[in-house]
Amino acid sequence: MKVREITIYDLANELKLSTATISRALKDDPLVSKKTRKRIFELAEKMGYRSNHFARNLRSQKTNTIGFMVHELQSSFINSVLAGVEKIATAAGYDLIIAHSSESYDKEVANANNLFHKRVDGLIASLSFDTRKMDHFRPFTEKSVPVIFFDRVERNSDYSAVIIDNHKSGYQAARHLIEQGCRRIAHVTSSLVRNVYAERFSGYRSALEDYGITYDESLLIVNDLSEKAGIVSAEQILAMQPRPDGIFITNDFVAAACMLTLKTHNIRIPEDIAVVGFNNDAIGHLIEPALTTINYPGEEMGEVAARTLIDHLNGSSNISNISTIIINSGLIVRRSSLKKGVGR
Amino acid sequence: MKVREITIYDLANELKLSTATISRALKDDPLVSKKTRKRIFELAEKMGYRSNHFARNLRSQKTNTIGFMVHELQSSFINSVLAGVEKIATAAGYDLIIAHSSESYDKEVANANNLFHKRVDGLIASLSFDTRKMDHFRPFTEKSVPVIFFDRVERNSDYSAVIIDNHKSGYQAARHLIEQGCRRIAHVTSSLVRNVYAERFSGYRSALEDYGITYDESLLIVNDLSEKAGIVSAEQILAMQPRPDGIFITNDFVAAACMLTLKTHNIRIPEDIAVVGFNNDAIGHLIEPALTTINYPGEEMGEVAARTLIDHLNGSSNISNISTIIINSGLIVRRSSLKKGVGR
DNA sequence: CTGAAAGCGCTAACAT
DNA sequence: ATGTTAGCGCTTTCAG
Repeated sequence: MKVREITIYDLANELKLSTATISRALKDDPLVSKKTRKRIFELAEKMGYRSNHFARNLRSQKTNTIGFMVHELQSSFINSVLAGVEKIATAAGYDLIIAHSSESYDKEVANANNLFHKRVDGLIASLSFDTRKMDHFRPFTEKSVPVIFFDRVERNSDYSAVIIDNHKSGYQAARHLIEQGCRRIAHVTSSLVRNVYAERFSGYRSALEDYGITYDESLLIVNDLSEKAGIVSAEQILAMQPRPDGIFITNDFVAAACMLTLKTHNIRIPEDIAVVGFNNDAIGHLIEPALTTINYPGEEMGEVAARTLIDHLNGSSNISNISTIIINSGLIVRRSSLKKGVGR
Repeated sequence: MKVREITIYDLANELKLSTATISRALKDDPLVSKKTRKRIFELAEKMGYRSNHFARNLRSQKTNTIGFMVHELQSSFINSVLAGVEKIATAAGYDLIIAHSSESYDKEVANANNLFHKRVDGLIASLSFDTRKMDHFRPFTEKSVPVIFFDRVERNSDYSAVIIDNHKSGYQAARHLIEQGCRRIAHVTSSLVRNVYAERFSGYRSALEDYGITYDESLLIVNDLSEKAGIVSAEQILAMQPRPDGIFITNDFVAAACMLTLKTHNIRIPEDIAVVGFNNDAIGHLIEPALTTINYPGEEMGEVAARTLIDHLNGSSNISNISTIIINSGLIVRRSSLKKGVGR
């Protein structure tokens, strides 16, 4: 059924050359004369030659593959990171194997093992909600397979990471609300075990403290990042006595669901309750009022992570010198938080 | 730097067995006695053996890889398809190589070549906007590599396809608007070269015809699927004389942007203009009014496409018997279109 | 049930 | 500038 593939032997025979020359020419090795190279390429094209990656990889012990391991694929943030990674990786001739854990630690471990067995040359990963142990990444380090984390990382580890300053971002979000006159600021977030949420939370607390507002634990809502979470949070907030006058939600999508629920209960945003989200998802400026948020440049993060990893694989830099790369983030003010002044 | 890998030779030496036996045992070949197999597995585990996929693939001429080729990755529809494909593929032990063309025909051709050279065992693809020629898929068919299309397909080809009934969906959308009392229904869509948009358009026209409404070409707006397209379309619609009383937009995201723009111009939705979108993106019920739309079950489509492909690769079914699989879709009525009656 | 041995297609040292 | 040659690690006949 399948037609036999053309190999470099066929090309060599046809041109009365050795396979070595063919192999070199195909890699643009300057050792081969321009003329022979041209002949080889022409014949390869004519005969429909396609190189065998498996033979090549088997020989060269490189897979030219990067693993991309995340907690969720259906997230606009993760997708922009993926787009960035894919762009850089493809340009550099690397394939991607994508694995997602659906926020399950066990699946994350299984995925890590799988990618390890598939011998990815490097790994780009973001941890699931409650990953604490990092043992499943040990095999990589033991075999000197570089690993770089982004977004959700384990701060007390030796792995390289690409992140934003979550503490600062949380601080900015809360400070902005305070400056708008909010005094009872609820915080809707996810598992505080995870660095990103923990740090945004601590930024929020720092801001409160700096402005002389006592932290009130009853204003903290921890949930997952589903649409339902947004709705439930809104209901919880509506039930609070006295009612908050501001909310800092660590996810735009959740914020959108939350806002909608509040509005159906006749809460005016931002007049009654001001809202700040996180991520700068497209949804933020399609809802009303437009959502103030923290810009979280996923695509850039992906590009930086991929570039760093590939530079390491090339040998043009060494990842073990790099602890953390912090990408710029920042507050984007829109109408959902503007109790004072005007905005779009 | 890298530690040498354990191979089946190491296992064979250690256990005084041949590599053949090791190889068989590792594949659960019943020819190997339970006892030897157990010893082999234990040692493999103990020594940290991991199989070399390249050697295996080189030998067995199978890559266990499926190509996934799409026009865009940053789309919630495509992502749900991907999620479905990934689920099935992973479960069946296949890797995915993902390539996207950013709606460029040239890039699509390049990606097809690349995936072909990487020797994917099969291909799942959705075409870019203006792909007409299908020559870049010929190499696959020539080598009997199965290809299955979804969503954007070329109807006049022999390739298998997983789609929804776009004509019917377009008809339903338009009919619903008509039933709500709309008489001037604008249609915002994308390149009519592409089957999906062409068929939704023809469905829209059929509905108009069936209800005795003359088709008015000036109500047709063709654009890309960007946020900007939504805004521009809204402006065009506002400029129309007389103004439309309904819009059928073939994409929820574009619809959201369009609605927002209309609203800033004090158009009431649905009272002044009723709106129906397409895709059932999450954004649809987070905006106000909630968007009536066509449910387009991406995840299921991905699952069906992947399963069909893998069944073919297994030999448990033959893809060349399958022309088209049509997945159920249907109208979801929300408030954006309800001129009469009540909805959420 | 197990073993011997050939070879998948390519690369890279070494040789010329 | 080109050729020779020895494997990379595995699977799979064929032979016991």
